[in-house]
Amino acid sequence: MKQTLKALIQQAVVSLKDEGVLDQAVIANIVIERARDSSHGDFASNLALSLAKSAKINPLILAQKIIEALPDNDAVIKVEIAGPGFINFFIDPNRSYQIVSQIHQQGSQFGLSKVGGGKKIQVEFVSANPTGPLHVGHGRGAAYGSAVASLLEAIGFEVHREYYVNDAGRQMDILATSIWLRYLEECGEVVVFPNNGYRGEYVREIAWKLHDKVQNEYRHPAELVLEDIPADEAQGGDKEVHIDALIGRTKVLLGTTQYRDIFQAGLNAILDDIKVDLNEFGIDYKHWFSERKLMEEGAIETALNLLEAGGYLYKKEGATWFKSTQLGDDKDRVVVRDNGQSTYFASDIAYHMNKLDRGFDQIINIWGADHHGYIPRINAALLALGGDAKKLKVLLVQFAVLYRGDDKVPMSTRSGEFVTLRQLRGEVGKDAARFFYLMRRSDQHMDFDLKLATAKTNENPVFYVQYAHARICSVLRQLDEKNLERDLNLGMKSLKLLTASYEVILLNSLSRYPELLEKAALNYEPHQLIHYLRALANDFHTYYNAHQFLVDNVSLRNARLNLITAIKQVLSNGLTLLGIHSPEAM
RNA sequence: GCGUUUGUAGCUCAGCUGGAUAGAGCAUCGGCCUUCUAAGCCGAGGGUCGCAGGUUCGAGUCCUGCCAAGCGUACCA
Repeated sequence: MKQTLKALIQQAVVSLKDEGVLDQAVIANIVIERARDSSHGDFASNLALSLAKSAKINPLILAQKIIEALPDNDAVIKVEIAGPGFINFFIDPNRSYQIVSQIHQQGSQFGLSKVGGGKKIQVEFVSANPTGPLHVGHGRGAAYGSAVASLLEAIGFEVHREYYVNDAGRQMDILATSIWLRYLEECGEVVVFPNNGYRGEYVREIAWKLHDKVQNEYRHPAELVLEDIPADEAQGGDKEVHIDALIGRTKVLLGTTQYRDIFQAGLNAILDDIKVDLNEFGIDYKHWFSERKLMEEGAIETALNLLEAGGYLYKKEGATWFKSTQLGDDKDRVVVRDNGQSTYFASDIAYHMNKLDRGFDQIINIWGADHHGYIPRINAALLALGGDAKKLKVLLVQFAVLYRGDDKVPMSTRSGEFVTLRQLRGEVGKDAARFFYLMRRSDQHMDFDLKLATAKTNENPVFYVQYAHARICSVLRQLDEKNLERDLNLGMKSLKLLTASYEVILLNSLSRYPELLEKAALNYEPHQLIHYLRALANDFHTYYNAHQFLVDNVSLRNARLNLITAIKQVLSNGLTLLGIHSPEAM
């Protein structure tokens, strides 16, 4: 309908131009909006207002001229000028009934479109280091990333979901060393656990399993392990220097094979856990991209060589630096540390180069908001490598602060005490977790109230939408129990009987779904869909309380049944996209 | 300090990319179950859209300056 009106106005503008009333240009920005107030009709355009200045015509007069030039159309029954010069369109109510049969015909496909044109978009999200279980912060990224991916898919993009596994690099070495130290404790050695080590209970569990498997085979005396190791932070030293020395010692004492064994045991245990966790949260990745593989293929060297060839690298104080300041960054960045190890940033450059090489039309990274300072340097790297930096879009997700009622839930990664995604799912369930995560704009801080998410009362917004769906299912069950016939065709023929104000509102809400979906997807804003679903559920609940559906009048009954099953379909389509279940009964 | 994000009802947040009288949920108060699920519905109260300027037919939305908060500013990831 919007498109139709747009075309009509376009024609009007063209003819006004021919008459010399309007200058050239201007056609591009014709905006049709849904009227907020029904007294303003169904759709409105502010064209006359926006053109008035450049055309040097009073907006009211211009609006009148546009209306006069407007071609006839069956659907438009009235056009009005209102306020300072808005053009309001009133649509033939009979048109609005079409949406019901359209929804029934298209079913789960209703709302999907092809505006994406099959373009390939990669969405990379979560990508937490496999050094521990996912916590609630990752959960928000997971819910958001998967919702964005689903939305883009729904409007016709070819979406590639990817998790970048940091299975190489220093953090993994710290994990392997942490596991070994816990293993040594298990063997009976007394070691001081490093400040920078991974202290979580899961590290001990991996160490126990290792001990069960190899017994004391990997044991070395604690004195030997700690001999000449620089002091840790707690002893007045530098924790980074300390841990790096410990890693080195671990590698020397264990040798390549044994070290690799521990490293791999840790990686496998944690990555498997993450995979199961995300799968249970309703997320399926197409690709778990391994950083180590990237390194083994020499991609980092290749990337650094390219930067070198472009004159973007220099040496300072033993390290290799990238001149990112030349391309918009605040300061230059280290790519190879003075100890010869390449940085995370170097891997990331290689990874993003790889992404571009794979031919995606767009690349979306979903990052924690604390990484926002990282964006300029990645952009700089892409530019330096001659890539199309515009293809990269970074979406930021703010942290969620957990509350239980009024009390803030303490979270501290350092001590290993944090609420995991798995605990959250266990406490509030997948549906509530996803709904709450998606309820707010992703780039806003959010308070996540565990008590509210678990509440089975009207305080809880999750159930509100699901309840609408379940209620409709219940009506259909009642139909059966009362031995009433359902006649779909009769219902469709009788849709004109749906003239109650609540019914008109619902028809309008339903027809908004496809355009809302498109907008939510293109703006990467799943919360818009949540808000829509809440509003639709609200419209339905109001209708439910105001009117009986299973009435004696067969035509009216079937018309209403067709309307509410259309609502059920849209609720279900929307919830499914967000990875939330649509219950038949509650 | 610099960069960046944010500031809307008592609380948590929307606000359709500059439109018409600023909206929800929760909380508070008052109504609605012998009829399809009351996890629901209806109604009421509650606002200097951080402050001050500016841009224009029109500003919560755009620009500038203050004030306040979060994040970033590593040879960590």
